[in-house]
Amino acid sequence: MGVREGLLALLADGPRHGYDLRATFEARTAKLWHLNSGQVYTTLDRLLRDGLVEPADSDADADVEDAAGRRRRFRLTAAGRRELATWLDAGSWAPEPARDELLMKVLLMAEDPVRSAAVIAEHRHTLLDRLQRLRQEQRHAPTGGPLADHLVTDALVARLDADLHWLDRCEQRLARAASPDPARQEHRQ
Amino acid sequence: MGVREGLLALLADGPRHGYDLRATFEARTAKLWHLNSGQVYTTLDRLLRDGLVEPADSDADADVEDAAGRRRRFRLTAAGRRELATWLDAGSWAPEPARDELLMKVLLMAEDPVRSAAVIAEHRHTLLDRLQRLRQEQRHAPTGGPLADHLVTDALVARLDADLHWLDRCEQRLARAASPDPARQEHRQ
DNA sequence: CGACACATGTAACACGTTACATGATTTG
DNA sequence: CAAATCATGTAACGTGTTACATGTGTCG
Repeated sequence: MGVREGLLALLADGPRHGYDLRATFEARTAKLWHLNSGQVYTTLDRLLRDGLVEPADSDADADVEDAAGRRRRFRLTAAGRRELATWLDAGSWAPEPARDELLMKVLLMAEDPVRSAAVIAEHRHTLLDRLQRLRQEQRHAPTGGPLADHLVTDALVARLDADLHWLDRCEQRLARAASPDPARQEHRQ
Repeated sequence: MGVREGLLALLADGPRHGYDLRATFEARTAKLWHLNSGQVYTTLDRLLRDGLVEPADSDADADVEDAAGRRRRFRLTAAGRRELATWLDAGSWAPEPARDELLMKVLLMAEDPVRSAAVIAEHRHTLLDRLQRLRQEQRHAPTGGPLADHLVTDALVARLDADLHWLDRCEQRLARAASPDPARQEHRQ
């Protein structure tokens, strides 16, 4: 995904202007994704160029006239709404969890037992560390806090947990690959 | 990460040329990441520009002279080696599992109960589907197959599993947020 | 007034991606 | 020879990211 999709998603609630979009974006994502203000406007330009949004000139609302300042508000077009819907569904057939850092590191180092073992050990250590800290947060966080925070924490915990389990499996697989079978241990290039 | 880091990682094993790098890259990553040939060379240029690699003019090896063709081989520089090491360690303090598609979709739609519920349902369905297919692959795959394939499958299964559990928690949280407490159900903006 | 939040924007650069062009070498 | 494979490259486009510039309205 990208800023593009993010802005489309926010605009689904109704017309907004750039400054507002930025603030809302960071609030919704619990600041996991830091948006530079400039990027909002360049992205809005691109969306405008592609006909996914259109300027929402103060229509029905009367009070907007005065207080408007220099705000440029945008709304989704039909095409934009379609694009958003497509994206929301897309996870369905998306075949690419590829760019995962940890996976790539281990894969790329898989031929080198020393380095791969180091990567695994390193990451297990720090992932465990983070997991513990997150679990503490999870316990001490106010139940009534921002929903986004809870969702993010949950997601991170789930991911960390999965990654740690995967690291264990990796170690097994790599160890078995290094000495595949006591039987045919001979010819190795 | 990027192609940049990927190439650095492969070059750690010794000098290689572009065509070779591309093939090795796809082999190591079990084709999860499809590399266009052109990209290899542009990226190599950038690495060269940044002093992370240098041309490996056929040195000691004698046989290279004849068979060389037009191959341009590269090797890591000291700086390149440092960069690689840094990247391999980096997961340690990397604070950004941010760009996760699923997480972002749910977060961005969190205010809209209907849409968020739809996203969750949709994804649960398709993730479950993929998980089953992967588990089948996992069972029927030859034990002696390419290591990369096993590692990738493991990773995907772990991730899918984690995501599914997370979706369950999401649903709970969102439901609770929609009707927070039978007691104070009054003022809602 | 001066500081601060609000609000919009531009320029420059890096990177990923695709499509296409160009030769050399091998092999049927 | 013709076709496939090996091997390198360029051009164009979209996008992400940062740094910086600019102006307005408000409030102590």
